[in-house]
Amino acid sequence: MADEIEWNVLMRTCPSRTSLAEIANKWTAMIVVVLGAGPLRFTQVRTRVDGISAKVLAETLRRLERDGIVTRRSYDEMPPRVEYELTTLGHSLAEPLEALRRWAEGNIVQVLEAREAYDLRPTSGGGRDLA
Amino acid sequence: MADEIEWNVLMRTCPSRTSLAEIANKWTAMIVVVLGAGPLRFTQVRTRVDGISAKVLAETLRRLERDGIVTRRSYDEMPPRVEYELTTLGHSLAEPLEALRRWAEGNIVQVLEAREAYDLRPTSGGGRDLA
DNA sequence: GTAACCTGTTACCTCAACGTAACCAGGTGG
DNA sequence: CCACCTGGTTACGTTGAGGTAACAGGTTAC
Repeated sequence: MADEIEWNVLMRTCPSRTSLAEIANKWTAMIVVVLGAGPLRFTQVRTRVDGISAKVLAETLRRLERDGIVTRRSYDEMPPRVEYELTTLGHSLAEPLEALRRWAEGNIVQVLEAREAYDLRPTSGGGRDLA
Repeated sequence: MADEIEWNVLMRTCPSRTSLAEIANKWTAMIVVVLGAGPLRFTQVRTRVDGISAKVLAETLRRLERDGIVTRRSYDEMPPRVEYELTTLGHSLAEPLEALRRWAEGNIVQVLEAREAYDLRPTSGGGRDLA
């Protein structure tokens, strides 16, 4: 058993923490989620992920490609055509990220209500002691 | 059916996107994960989440409290004691975040290998066209 | 000729995130 | 009297993420 290394995201120096920092990110989450439905071209991703800039999209896609999460397939046509697709590894990541997306959409009402209650409470800013 | 609003994180202006941006975050993920095992005091969280500063921890915990994800329970003792605990909503968030943590730790070897392969390939930086 | 198409790249700038260090209350132990 | 405990807060400085805008490049349509 050579690969018995203990990876732990809670450790400052563990490479898995750097990895977590990259995938626990809104742009990564949205890009991987839209690619979960199948391969897309650059502009198609850009259209689906509303508000992302070409710069951030290109950077994020290159990072994901480097990490083995997406593949980049470029066709030598004019105008250019490039397709991005999740790898097997990428699809395994799409599952928890899709769950996160569902959580955000499914619980936003509760979150908004909680915020309202928090902001309205008279003790806001102090005095929330017990006993 | 009064609550048939369509929430969509892919829309720039949707509140659920702001929520996604807050939970798809390394500090949030780690804090929620460690609180998933049960309530903890401020210093206990700080010890478990290696490398987090008191400032960032306090800010993140207050944001999570405001969003209804954690509760803050302060005991009027000396020295002070404050316990943070996941709400039911928080526990439902802990599941996908724990999955993300497991992904990061379980696939870091593959990610590191992919990076190495990407960085070593002769075509690095261009010429990766097909057809 | 020139405008549009697509996938970027680059330069420049801004702002939020984060780290560090000092400091606070207020009671206990030496 | 002084230091120490916890759970922060505040001020200050740095870093990096991200926004904007201009441009490249080659072929097709006007």
